[in-house]
Amino acid sequence: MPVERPRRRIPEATVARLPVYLRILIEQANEEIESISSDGLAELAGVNAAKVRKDLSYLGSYGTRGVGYEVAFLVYQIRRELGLTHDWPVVIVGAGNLGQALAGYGGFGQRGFPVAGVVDIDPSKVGSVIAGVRVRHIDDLDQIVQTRHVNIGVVATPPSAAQDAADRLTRAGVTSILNFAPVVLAVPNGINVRKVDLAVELQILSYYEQRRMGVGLQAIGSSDSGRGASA
Amino acid sequence: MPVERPRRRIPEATVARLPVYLRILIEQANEEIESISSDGLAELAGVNAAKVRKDLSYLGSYGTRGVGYEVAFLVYQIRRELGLTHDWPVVIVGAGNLGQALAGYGGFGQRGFPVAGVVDIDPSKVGSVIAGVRVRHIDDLDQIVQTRHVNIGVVATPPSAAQDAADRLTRAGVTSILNFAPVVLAVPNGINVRKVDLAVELQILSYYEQRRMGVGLQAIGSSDSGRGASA
DNA sequence: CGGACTTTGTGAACGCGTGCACGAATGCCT
DNA sequence: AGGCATTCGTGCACGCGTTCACAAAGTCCG
Repeated sequence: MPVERPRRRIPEATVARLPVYLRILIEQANEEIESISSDGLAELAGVNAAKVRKDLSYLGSYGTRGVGYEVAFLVYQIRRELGLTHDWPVVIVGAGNLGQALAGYGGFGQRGFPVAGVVDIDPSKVGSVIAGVRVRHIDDLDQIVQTRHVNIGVVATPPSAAQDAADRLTRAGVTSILNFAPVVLAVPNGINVRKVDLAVELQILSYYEQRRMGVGLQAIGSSDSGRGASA
Repeated sequence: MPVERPRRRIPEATVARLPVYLRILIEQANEEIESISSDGLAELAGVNAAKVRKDLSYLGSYGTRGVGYEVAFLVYQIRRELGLTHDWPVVIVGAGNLGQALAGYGGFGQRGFPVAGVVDIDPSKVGSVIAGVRVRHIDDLDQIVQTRHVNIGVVATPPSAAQDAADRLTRAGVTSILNFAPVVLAVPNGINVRKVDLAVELQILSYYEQRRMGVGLQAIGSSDSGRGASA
């Protein structure tokens, strides 16, 4: 029998919102606020209150009717569900513009994702130090992944090198990849890939901008296409 | 009557995939490939062939049965639909780690989103040059937005400054915002906000990693949760 | 101690997106 | 010219996620 029971499966959409709740709850905790209602949390997260309740219900029934949720306890539960009770070291492939920015972005380590290493294939980049981390050659990837028990890899290479980076990562034993290169990665079954494509995001915005023009200024975002708070 | 008829509304999920198709099609065009089937495009995009056909059908019936789609023509149509027939200059707020990386990331300008300006509130950063763009003070935001006809703003500030940045952007007349700060922005109706939160992405990966452990190595990504190619 | 009020938890309806399956259209080969 | 193979376009059913609405459960106050 499992040490921690698996609970019911949590919908992907909910999993994507839990980190947002978590961040807000931590902020609330820092301001000495001890309890919060689904309504309050919904407002801060820019979503519907019913959605908040349903999302949280997947974790279990941890609210108190008539009162709300105890902030600290909820923080603990979400952390546990997201697997944030311990750190997840990440390795960054690509020490270019983006790789450097990611390594230097303090938010990673603070939030439980310390940078276990930065690697690059270009020997001229190897050895330089970025935000306290020395850049190593990509051939050291296996060693870094194994000694530091890395499960998560970040692809921050140029597009042409992204697939090779992903191949090396999976071969080294990484099972989750965060891909910043504008490329569709082919990976073996069981490997989890998430994509962050800046150009795609801008092009989506472009679509709605263009539409706004063409059709004559009717409010497009007024129906709140699922993102952003309403005030 | 509108110069370009609005067509039917395109589902958000489709809008998010069109940029991916576009990138792939451009690559194909560069390799002198003149036509492509929905199956071929689907494989390269890592999605279902039926989905490709349905997505493209929102643009109109531009395929030839028994043959496929003419790559160049499809590129043109998607570009038009996404509003990429002309450039969309963007202004970046925040010249820190991330702001610099974004400004230096060539992919922006190449894909039709030239950096019209980078601004920061910190006088000590003003005047420095990043990737050929001089950092200006945030008080110049209005002037940049107006003279360069900027519709899209990028928030690359620390969390505490993000809401202020968004306020200034909307006040200056920007109607779309790409937000990199881990904050839920409150914006007026009609303003389109898209969020890119690195920590959230990692936490989502963490969830599935943790699950993988707890439940005993049953293949989690095997059902292909909608991302990544199947090889 | 009881009644009014607040807020959670969830069943049920709805809507959207996905994927299947098949008719329609086109090209190719004999 | 006719038949066959290929591929698009789309109606339809299914499943997931969102939202509503309300009973259950708890608090607060007189």
